[in-house]
Amino acid sequence: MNKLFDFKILKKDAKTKARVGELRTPHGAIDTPAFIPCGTKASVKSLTPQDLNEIGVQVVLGNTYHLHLRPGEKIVKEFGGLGKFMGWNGPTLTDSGGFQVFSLGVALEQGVAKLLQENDEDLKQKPRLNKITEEGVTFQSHLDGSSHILTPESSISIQETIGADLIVGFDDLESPKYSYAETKKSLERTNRWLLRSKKSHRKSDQLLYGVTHGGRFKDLRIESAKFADKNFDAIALGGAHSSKENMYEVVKWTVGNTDDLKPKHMLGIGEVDDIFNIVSLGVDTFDCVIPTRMGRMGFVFVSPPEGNLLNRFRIDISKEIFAKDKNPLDKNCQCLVCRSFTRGYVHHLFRARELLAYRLASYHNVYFLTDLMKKIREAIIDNSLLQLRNKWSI
RNA sequence: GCUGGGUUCGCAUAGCGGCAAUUGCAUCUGGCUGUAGACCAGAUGUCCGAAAGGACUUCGGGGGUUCGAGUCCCUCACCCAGCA
Repeated sequence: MNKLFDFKILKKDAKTKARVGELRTPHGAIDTPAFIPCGTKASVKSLTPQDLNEIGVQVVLGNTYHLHLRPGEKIVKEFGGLGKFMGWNGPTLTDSGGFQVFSLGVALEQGVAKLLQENDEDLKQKPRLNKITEEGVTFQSHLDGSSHILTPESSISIQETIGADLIVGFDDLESPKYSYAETKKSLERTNRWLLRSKKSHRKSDQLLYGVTHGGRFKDLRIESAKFADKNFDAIALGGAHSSKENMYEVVKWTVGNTDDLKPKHMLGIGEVDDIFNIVSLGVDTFDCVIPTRMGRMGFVFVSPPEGNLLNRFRIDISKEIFAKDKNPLDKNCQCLVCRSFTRGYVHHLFRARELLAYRLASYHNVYFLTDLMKKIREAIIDNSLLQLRNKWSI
């Protein structure tokens, strides 16, 4: 890791592999474990940077594929890079477009998400919008149908132009339904692409994460972890899983085969139980669309005892039962929304499709996860992580 | 009073002899983990069934024509428009 970046572990939990750390970047330091909200198109949907500051967000994620299509990385650069463009002073992270290799490809084709759910009926299968070759991936733009090629080299070049502090190597995300042979083939392609990503990465003010893959298979996951550890200063855990249990095992295999001192990022995971489990296994940062997407769909997070594993710590505020509810969204939450508005009001906003509905729910949900991370950091320092985790394990 | 138009499942609509009946909204139920997502899928006359499916009752009221009527005819009620 060059001198513009530094990752320090400040405190290790006594009973788990959780740690409190500090990841220093050119745009400021990040206290870890941290939650990173997704601002795919240079906007954390419905929230301003001022909101994010109020909430305590430390770092924001943007997306290479989306920003390349619109407005184009050159425009972002003209405004001074992703942070300046969106009016955000803190650190930023861009995903490589690797997820869109999956979400606009095999995910459509097979009607799957990256985490297979038990008793899950498959989604509707649709034609894929991209085509994968050894060179890279040709996308048919979901905006206008035009054709765009993303390769490891172009993904890195675009990310360098966008100018986030933390960037990710270009990867091929496997389907959770792939056989062992298919998964192995995909992992090998990812590894070749990661080496090409590394080779083309020139800028020293960006920290490049290597991504681990290997689906649900132990030996592939270990191979992937060792490969990423050998070639990169920072590790992003990616890929598909057959279940939550499998995902936690995968994290264990991966963390166990990478350098403890390197920062570890969990790509695209953010349910409460996942965060507790994966922090406890030694992962430092998480990004996820859940708080903003769920927020827009009318789900707001609630803490124990109302929130629990069964309801996945959320209620559907648009349901009739909340129409006359004068409580805040979450009784234990100190966010601006919970201090100012009732459930009944937010319920009304969703029924009326008022724009404020999406904003209030997103604000609360991002606050909820950001605050949970803060509590987790404090608990690790106090040696009380297990007690905190037990409170959230009902 | 005359002439014309209309009355369909909460609201709004389609339907022009084979219909438990179109579509939109609304409502309900599911789903969403590196954002093709302010979205998507299903349900919404009643009853039986896990389902396939079956039974019953429906298109303002009444009557008629027809194997068969939301659809055609007569009549009544109400609404709208134009003319008195």
